[in-house]
Amino acid sequence: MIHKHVLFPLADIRAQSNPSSSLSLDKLGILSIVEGFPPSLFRDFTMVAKLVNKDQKRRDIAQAAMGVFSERGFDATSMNLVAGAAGVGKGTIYEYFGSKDEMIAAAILIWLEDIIEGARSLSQRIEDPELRLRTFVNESMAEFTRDQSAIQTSISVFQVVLSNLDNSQWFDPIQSAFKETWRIIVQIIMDGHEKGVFNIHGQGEAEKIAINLVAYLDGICLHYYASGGRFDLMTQVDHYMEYLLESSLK
Amino acid sequence: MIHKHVLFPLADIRAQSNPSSSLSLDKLGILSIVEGFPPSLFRDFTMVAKLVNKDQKRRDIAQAAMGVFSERGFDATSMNLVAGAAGVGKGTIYEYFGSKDEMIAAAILIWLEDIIEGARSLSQRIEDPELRLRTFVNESMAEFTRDQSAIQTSISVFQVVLSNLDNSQWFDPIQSAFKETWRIIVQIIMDGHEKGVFNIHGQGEAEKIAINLVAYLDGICLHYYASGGRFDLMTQVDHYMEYLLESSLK
DNA sequence: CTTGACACTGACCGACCGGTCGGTCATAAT
DNA sequence: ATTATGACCGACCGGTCGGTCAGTGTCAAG
Repeated sequence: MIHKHVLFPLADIRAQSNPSSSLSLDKLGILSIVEGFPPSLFRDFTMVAKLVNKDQKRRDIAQAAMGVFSERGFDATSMNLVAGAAGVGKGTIYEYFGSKDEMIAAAILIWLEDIIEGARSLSQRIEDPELRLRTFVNESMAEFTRDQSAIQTSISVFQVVLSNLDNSQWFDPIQSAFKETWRIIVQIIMDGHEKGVFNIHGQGEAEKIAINLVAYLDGICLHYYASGGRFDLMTQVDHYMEYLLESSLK
Repeated sequence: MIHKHVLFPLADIRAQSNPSSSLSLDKLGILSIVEGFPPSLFRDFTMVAKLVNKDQKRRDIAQAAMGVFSERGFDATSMNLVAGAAGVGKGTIYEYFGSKDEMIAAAILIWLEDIIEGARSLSQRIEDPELRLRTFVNESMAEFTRDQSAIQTSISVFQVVLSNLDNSQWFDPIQSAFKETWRIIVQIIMDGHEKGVFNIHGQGEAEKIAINLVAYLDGICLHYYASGGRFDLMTQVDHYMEYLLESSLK
C-alpha cells in the first residue's frame, strides 16, 4: 500500500499568518491551523493536512545544525548534539533528512543563501559603484574579524564540499551557489562600467576580476588565521583593493 | 621511577652512514650500528645506546601518516590505518606520539617543510626574477591540478590548524612555517628589485605582495574545486599575474 | 647463559557514533 | 468516544575509534 503524501497547498500561508502559536504547541513544533479554514474545503479525499510546516522545520534544524558545525566542525558534531541544539529528538532529524550528509548539504546551502542574500541587499543600498565595491569587501572582512568561527565555518564548508564532489545529488546546488557570489560582484563592476566609473574590456573581464576577488578574500582570511595573525589583515586587503581599483578598473 | 632517555649523540650520524641495512632489520625498524664503533667508547654508565634512530622513525611514521591523510582526510583516517601504512603496530605509534593530534601536527609540519624545501630549491635554479616568479606560481598550480588530493590535503591542514589554534604547543611551529613560504617570494621580489627588473617601494611592499600572492593562489584553487571547475583555473591565475607583474612590480 | 632495558605488538577496552524502530502523544475525522 | 495518522522521541544496535597494556622478541652487558 502506497500513501500519496501531498502537502496541503495553503499550509505555508496559514502557518506564516499565525507564527506565534501557544507555547506548548510551539514547544512541540506544531503550528496551529487558523480556525475558519476547515481543511476539508481545500483538499480531496487523498490529501492529508500537515500539522507542521515541514519545509520551515527542516530549515530550522539545518540552521541549528550549522550553528554547531561552525563551532566544532562537521565530523566532530554528532547527531545528538544537533538534536540538542535544534531542540528535537535525534529520531526527528531523520524525519527531515535521510542522512547526516544530506543534512550537512542542506545546512550549507541555507548558509550560503543567507550570505548571498545579505551581500545582495547590502550592495543594493549604495549608489556609488566604487564605494559599493569597497563596502562589499569591508563587510565581508568584518564578518570574518567579528567572530573567528566564521572562518572555521567557511573552511569546514570547503572541506565537506571538496570531499563530496562525487556526491552530486546534494552538492550540485552548493556549487551553483558559488556562481551567485561572483555574479553580485560582476553586477557591481558592470554597473560601474556603465556609469563610466570603471573601465574594463567587456563582461568577460568583469567575471575574471570577480572570481579572483572572491578567491583572494577567502584566501587571505584563511592565511590570516592559519598563520596565527602574523600580518595585518586589513592592510593586506587594502593593498589588493588599491591595485584593483587603480589598475584593473581604471 | 623516572627513566632518563638520552639519545646516543652519534646515532644519527651512524644511521645516516648506513642507510641500507639488511631487510630483516629494516623491517623491524632497527638500524644496525656500524662495527668498529663500540658504543661503550662514547657513553658513560648513565647513557644507554638506542637501537633505533627515534627521530628518524618518528619522521617516517609522520610521513606515512600524511600519505594516508591526504587521501582520506584527518578524521577519516584511523590510527590502525596509519599503523598499516607505516608498517608498524598501532601501539608503536604511541611510543612516538602522545596522541593522534600530536601525530597530525608532526605530519603537517613535515609536509610543510617538504613543500618549503621544494619551493626553495626550485627558485634557486632560475636566474631571471620574472621567470622565477612565474615558475613558482605555475609549479604551485601544477601541483594542484596534477592530483586533486593535493587541494584536499591543503584544506584539511587549514581546518586542523584553525581548529587547534589554542593548542599552541604543537601548532605554533606550523604557523611559523607559513612565514617561510612568504619569505621565499619576498626573496624573489627583492632579488628582482636589486637587479632592476622589479620596481617596489621597500621590503615592506614585497612582503605585502608575497602574502597576497600566496593567499590568492590558495584561494583560487579552493574556489576552483569547490565550484566544480566552473571557470578556467590558469586563465584566472594569468589574469592575476598580469596585473601583478605589469602594475605592482613595474 | 642470564639478565634487563628497549622496542614493538595486537588483542582488548570503553566511549561514542550514525542510524533504526517500537511506541507515545496530540489532533482531526468520523 | 473511537479511530487514524502525522509528528516526535530516545533506548537500542552494530560498528568504529583512540588509546592501553600485558606479553614477546632482540640485543648487549655482565
